[in-house]
Amino acid sequence: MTLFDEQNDLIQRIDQFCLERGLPKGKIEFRNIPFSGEWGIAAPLFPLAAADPNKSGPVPQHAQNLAEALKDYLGLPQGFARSEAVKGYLNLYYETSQYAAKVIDYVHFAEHCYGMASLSGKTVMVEYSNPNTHKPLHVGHLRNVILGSSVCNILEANGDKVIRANYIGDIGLHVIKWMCNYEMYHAGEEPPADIMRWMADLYSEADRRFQDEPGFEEACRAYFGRWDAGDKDIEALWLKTRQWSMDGFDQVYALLDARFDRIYFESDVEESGKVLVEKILELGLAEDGRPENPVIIDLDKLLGTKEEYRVAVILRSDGTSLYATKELPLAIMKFEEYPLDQSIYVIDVRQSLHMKQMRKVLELMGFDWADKIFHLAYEIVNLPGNVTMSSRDGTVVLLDDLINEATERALSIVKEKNPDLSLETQHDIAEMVAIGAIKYPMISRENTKIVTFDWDSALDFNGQSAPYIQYACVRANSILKRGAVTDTHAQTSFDYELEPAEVNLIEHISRLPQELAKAAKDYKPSLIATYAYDLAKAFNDFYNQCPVLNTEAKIKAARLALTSAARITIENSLHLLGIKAPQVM
RNA sequence: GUUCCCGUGGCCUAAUGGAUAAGGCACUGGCCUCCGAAGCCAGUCAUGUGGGUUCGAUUCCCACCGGGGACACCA
Repeated sequence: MTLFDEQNDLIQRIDQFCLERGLPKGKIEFRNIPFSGEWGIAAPLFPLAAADPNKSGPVPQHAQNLAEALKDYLGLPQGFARSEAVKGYLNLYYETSQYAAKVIDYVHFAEHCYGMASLSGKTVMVEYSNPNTHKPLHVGHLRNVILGSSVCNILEANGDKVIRANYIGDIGLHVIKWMCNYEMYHAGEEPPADIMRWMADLYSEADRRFQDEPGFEEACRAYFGRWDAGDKDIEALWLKTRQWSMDGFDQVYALLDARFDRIYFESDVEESGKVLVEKILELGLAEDGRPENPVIIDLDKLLGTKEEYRVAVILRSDGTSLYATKELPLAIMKFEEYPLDQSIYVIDVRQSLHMKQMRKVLELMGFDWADKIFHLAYEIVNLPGNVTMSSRDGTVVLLDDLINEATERALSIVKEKNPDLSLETQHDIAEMVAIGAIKYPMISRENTKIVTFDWDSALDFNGQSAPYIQYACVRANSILKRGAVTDTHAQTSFDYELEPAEVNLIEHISRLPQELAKAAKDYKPSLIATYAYDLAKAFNDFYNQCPVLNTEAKIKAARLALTSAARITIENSLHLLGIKAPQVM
């Protein structure tokens, strides 16, 4: 049971029409008719007119002629109330009541699966988040997590088997600094409930000492030497503190509704990376400049390109590993562990060249799956005045602070509007609203556009925002509670003249499957974000113009069903974005 | 120097090459004895410049202007 069967039938009959007239097939595609109120699909005849070997006169006029001929040829297809040929388009208007019932019944049949596609058989890994342990998360990390987890939701809903992967930076100078500071000034301390906050505070303390405090840098260096020599005490501390960090991340992931199936640690691939470098040298791809110079792969020289792939540095001159050293074995490990049809990396746009180099190196090494690697690049989050977030300059907004502030603000509104609810419920609702409000601006714009963070708009719960969409849900829910709807699986009958707002809402509801398919194809949660808002707006229009409870019985029944279908569809859309829909707010 | 991304009302954003370029914020004025005003209604204002492809360009191509990023031992 699907929604748009009649389009396939139509296309077949149109092909027949083309065949009979010696016209090329496949030039006709249907789209929604723009200005709603009346509801239907439209096909522009221009491509067919342009391709007609027998055309005479200008294309627009010929398109109009063809539209009229096609209209007569098709007659009035099943399920449509009327057809017209206008301005070179063939417009087919649905038999509204009949189609409305079909959509609404289908939504109730599918419920939380409405909009989702059947299994594709594809296995896709999405690597995202990729935080460094011992360091705080800031608003820049937020975009990655939200984009990544939303893409996962969308691909999964579209039928792919999705493996959510997280690559954790658990080694490096930042870890040494943190542990050295901990041993010198906080030995024996245990993290409190708010682990992230505590880890972050200690990190900035360590960072400050590293900059300002005489002797601390030297202490770190000595500490690093011990670490390098395999000091067991340091290793034990490292494992313990790393886990604290991971626990802190998990708290944030739980709040953001992000999860992972496979965790990779940087420390896991460091040694295999060095081994791999030797293999690349044996293959004759790399040049060994040690001890003076690093090990490099001169891709432009190998490929005969010019300033395109540049030079990839894969091992430091002192033999220690680099980013690229570890990325290569990790990429291989992924394909060894899973039968991947695609390996997606959600990483910011500044790493585009590195990703391009890595793909090419793997290809040169003979891995035929190299072309299955896809860099899902997104732009960074800036501060007003085009200020890049940098912990060194103190220009970061910590995720913790943002979530706390937003939740507090939402809580005061919830308390005002729902004074009778328990404190716990009020807090849960405030959290759903706050997290939604924070997430929405991060996914509602194109991946390639810079997000400028400012507190005012981040904490604005009005206008095009998650709370607006959630509010539509709450209103629908409120009506359904009062309407005492029990059997949503009953057949709906729209046996009356539908208001334009109703038609518009049903039209929006019917669009979720195609919106999801598009979002999955292009990895664009922003399409769903826009759609969810438009849908909520359509519901609000309906809400304002069409009384549900205070109207005659048959209209009431239909509108209750419509309200219920709208709620399901809004909830499903929000779910794709990782935003929760509260019952009340 | 090479290369990638961005340029739409005062600000932020939307629009598989298709019909009258769609919203939000801000501003002004209305709407709670009527399903929840985190809402609704009304009003002013826009595709950087110049070419090209096309029946048709915000969308594709070229050049330029403006902003940002990347380009050998950070990740």
